[in-house]
Amino acid sequence: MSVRNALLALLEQGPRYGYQLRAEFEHHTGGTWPLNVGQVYTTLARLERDGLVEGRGEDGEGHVVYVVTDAGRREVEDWFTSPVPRTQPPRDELAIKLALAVTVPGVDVGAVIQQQRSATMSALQDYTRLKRRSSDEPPTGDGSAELAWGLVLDSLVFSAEAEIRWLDHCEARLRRAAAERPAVVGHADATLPTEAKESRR
Amino acid sequence: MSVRNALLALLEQGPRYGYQLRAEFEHHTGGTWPLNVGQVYTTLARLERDGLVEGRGEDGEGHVVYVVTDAGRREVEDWFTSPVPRTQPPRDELAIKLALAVTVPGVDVGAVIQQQRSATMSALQDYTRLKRRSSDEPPTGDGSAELAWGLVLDSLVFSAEAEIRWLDHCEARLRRAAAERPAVVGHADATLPTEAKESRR
DNA sequence: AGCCACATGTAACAGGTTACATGATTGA
DNA sequence: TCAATCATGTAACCTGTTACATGTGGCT
Repeated sequence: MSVRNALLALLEQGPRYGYQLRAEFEHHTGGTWPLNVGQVYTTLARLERDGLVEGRGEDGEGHVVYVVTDAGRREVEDWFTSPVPRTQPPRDELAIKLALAVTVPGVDVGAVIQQQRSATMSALQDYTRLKRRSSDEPPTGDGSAELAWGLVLDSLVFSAEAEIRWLDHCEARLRRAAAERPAVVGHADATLPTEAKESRR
Repeated sequence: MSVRNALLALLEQGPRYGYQLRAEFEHHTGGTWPLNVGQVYTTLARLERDGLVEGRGEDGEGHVVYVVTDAGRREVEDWFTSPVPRTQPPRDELAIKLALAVTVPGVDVGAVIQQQRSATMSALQDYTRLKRRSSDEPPTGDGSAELAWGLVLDSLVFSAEAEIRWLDHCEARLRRAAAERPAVVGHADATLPTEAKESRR
């Protein structure tokens, strides 16, 4: 849904054509989430199918230009005036992974946590390096795109930090659990599954 | 990919059938991410297509039971021994939304932030309420499922807190930007787009 | 008899992603 | 001339999700 809404929002600023939309999207997000050109066109086709945009050929230079319809404008407004739903949060792969790692025997949970933390920390370094680099460049236009991509970068930093904090928290909790019920953590007698134990239900 | 890997990991503990897999998945994650039964079967079919599991009929009670293959075991190990990639982080809808909100004229960015913060804070309250409730229940089995879902819940809490912190940070940064370049924030002369200004490329 | 939970599926579709085909223009 | 970029698309595929059909067994 992100791409769809983003393209719609960009189109509300005025008529755009496909290639241009990709460039603007990546400019706003600083290339954080590269957007395949093909997806722009498929998404535009779906937006047109749903009556949210209209495609017009020729903008003077032969570009296939799209304009947003009234329904599309309503959609954008809905998007901006309603919060991103947290009622059913998107499945967090890392959380699922750890949740299963503590249950499946033969998995070294500590190692999973450590490797993830180091990966996330190196990502964090990349982010701060990018931040330093981007603060040097002079703004183009009114600078709102630079502001936008600065915020995106901050969001990545914040969530990476939260992930690291959570990993630390998991480690501590697992140590406590290991002290109380040593069977759960990866012991020598709990390696290699292959065999079912009990189905528990 | 989350569901696929999760089912595979569950199957490594021993043969399981579809309905059972859903129950275990939801038990581990405390119903945080409800899993449609149909998806279990489609996913199992795809896993079998890829040679990661094998379906055997009849486990004594007429259940269609699946077992993991060698290739499947390798896949699970790969999953647990490699970090969740942050090189291309999943598109964050909220970040994209704010990034566009600061650019598209006529959008009250402050309002977007406020509404999101209140939504996230109420989600946070739900989480803490769930935490209190779950700490009362006695553990079933070895308690690893309760541990797992406690960790999942913590992960939701951590990321929600990070989101709120980020929103505060955005507000502060926008205020600073408004002081320097008043044109960016929602002014009276910047309402209702309809017209293209410049394409900036 | 009616209802519910268990259990197995299928069909259709969504959005996202990649790979590919095609052509125009531009600059080395 | 050759390569790169701009530009528009299409086909195929992925996972995820919903809705639906179908049947069994147990409980009231």
